[in-house]
Amino acid sequence: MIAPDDSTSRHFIREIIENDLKAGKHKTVVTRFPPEPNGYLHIGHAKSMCLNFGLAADFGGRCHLRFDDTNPETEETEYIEAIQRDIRWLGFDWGQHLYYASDYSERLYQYALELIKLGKAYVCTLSTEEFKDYRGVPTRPGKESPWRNRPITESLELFQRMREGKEAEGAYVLRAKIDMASPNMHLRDPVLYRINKTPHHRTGTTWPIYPMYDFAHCLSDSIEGITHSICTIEFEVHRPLYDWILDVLKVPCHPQQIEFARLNLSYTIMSKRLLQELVNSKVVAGWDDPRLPTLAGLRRRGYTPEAIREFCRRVGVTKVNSLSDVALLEHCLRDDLNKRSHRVMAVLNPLRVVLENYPDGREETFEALNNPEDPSAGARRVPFARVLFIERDDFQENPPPKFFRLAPGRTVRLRYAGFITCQRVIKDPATGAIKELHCSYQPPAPKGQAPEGSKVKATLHWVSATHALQAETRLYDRLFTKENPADEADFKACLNPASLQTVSAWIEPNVRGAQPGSRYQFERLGYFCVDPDSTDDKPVFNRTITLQDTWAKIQQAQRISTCKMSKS
RNA sequence: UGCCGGAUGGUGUAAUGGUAGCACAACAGACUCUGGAUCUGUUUGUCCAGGUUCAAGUCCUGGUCCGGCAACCA
Repeated sequence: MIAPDDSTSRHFIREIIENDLKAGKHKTVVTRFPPEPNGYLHIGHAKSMCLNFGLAADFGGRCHLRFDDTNPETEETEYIEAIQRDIRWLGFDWGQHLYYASDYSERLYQYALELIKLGKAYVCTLSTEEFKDYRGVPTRPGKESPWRNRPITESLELFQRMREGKEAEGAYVLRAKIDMASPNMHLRDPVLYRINKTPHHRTGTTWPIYPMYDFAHCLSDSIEGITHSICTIEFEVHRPLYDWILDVLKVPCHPQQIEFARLNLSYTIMSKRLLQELVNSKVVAGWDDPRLPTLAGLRRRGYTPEAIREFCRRVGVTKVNSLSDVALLEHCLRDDLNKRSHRVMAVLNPLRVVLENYPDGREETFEALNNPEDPSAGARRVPFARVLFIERDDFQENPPPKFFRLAPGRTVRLRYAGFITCQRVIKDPATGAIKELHCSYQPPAPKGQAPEGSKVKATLHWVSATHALQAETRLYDRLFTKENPADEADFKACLNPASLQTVSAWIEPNVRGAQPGSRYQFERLGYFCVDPDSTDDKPVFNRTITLQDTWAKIQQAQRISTCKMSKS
């Protein structure tokens, strides 16, 4: 159970808002979530959404969804749809407040004209190379453009020509007139508008000029009456420019920009560029590949929105760059899935078991709890017969210490179905490989207690060989072998070759007809989710996450200690 | 060598001058028809050096280290 922990849901941004409200600076809270439609949303965006939508909801305000679509080169309608789908899935709602920066084109253009008239902006004729040269470097001031003092009327005329499409891309830009010697690079007469004739996914060829982020964002915020404009810390150095524009122009309001540290997650990448690269190079199957931290990928993998939101709550909000442990995300996931998933039995790596004393042709069913954590989930019946499959890992001919599953002469419990004792191990005479086990069977006692005097320490999952449904399972592991792949010289060099294993499985027939997205716990194995690739005759299950596996830990510890012993 | 941020256990975070707390991870135990879940316990921390103060993670000074900033991207 996740105990409510108020200490982690309180943070400095909430405090700022509380104080603003208390001081009467605002009557309500208006935030915005401003994705650029040039890629899919990932769990880092989830943190931002939890902040913006969450804070607005907590204070009874509203959160706008605004597409920051001011760059026609990279943006596409596909992304607009995917982004909305993902936000809704995560559980957030923008109501009527869906906006596009591109809808503000005319107003933004008028603001730009205003800026020129105020003598605070000018059209600059410098080429890109010259521009770079004049800008200087952080440690040394830049030089003023020779066009800086171009007459206002000339700038006005040129800017209008730019807008009418009469000028070539790169020929001119509109620049703010601030301070070429500023230690803040963003104040060195930043570009406000550039010419770009690429058709825009929404406005087509109506606009041959596009505002830069710094110009469009603060004004869009102001136009929408945003009170708190929350963004990530790389925009901290942009804040003086955000404020400059809103101070110089006559605008509806002046929102407060507040920065927080973006989310980084161990063993994965969050950069849109790198994600795009994995998708383009077909390293993964698409933006919704279940190994990706995209919301579409996590959804397909079987993550719940609740688990993601709880994770975001628990990592907190600060201005410190950090790398959050993916184990916390996984913990939140297991915690949620444990409470809600129906249990079912499935065998991934089958070992045939023949019950010597169980009549051939006889069948019966045993009642099994759908979810021991939730009595209201009810029960189901699982078919049982003479030939079963158990997990190959659950038998060892020469059991190591602490292995208390099945072994020759040993008795174990079958989940909900009684007990078996291993009598004989049948091997392939040619290879020596274990073919099947012959066991004696003892039906279950009323409460499942072990037979008097026996030392039954394990309970195994099983399926009836004739009744089991064959399915494909996709076993996922982390995509990368390094904690912070983005730090590597070549992030693709640390891809985990075993991040996906496709394995066929035998599943109890109760899952027949399960719809894509349905989640189950395969007892003792992990949580699985029906993939959209499923067909009527062949379901496909994605392994969302394994169960905690104490035995695996013991084994690993044993391996390490034998390794040490052989070394010394 | 410029400017802006930041630094609390392995990780993430809290403590708003007054007992350094929580979660994850790790480890140990209890319980259990999932070696699951649950419960209990243990280990581990204020970047450094000075100063102010009865008292400093918190305030001051100096340093160290880390992140960001030099797209006509966002």
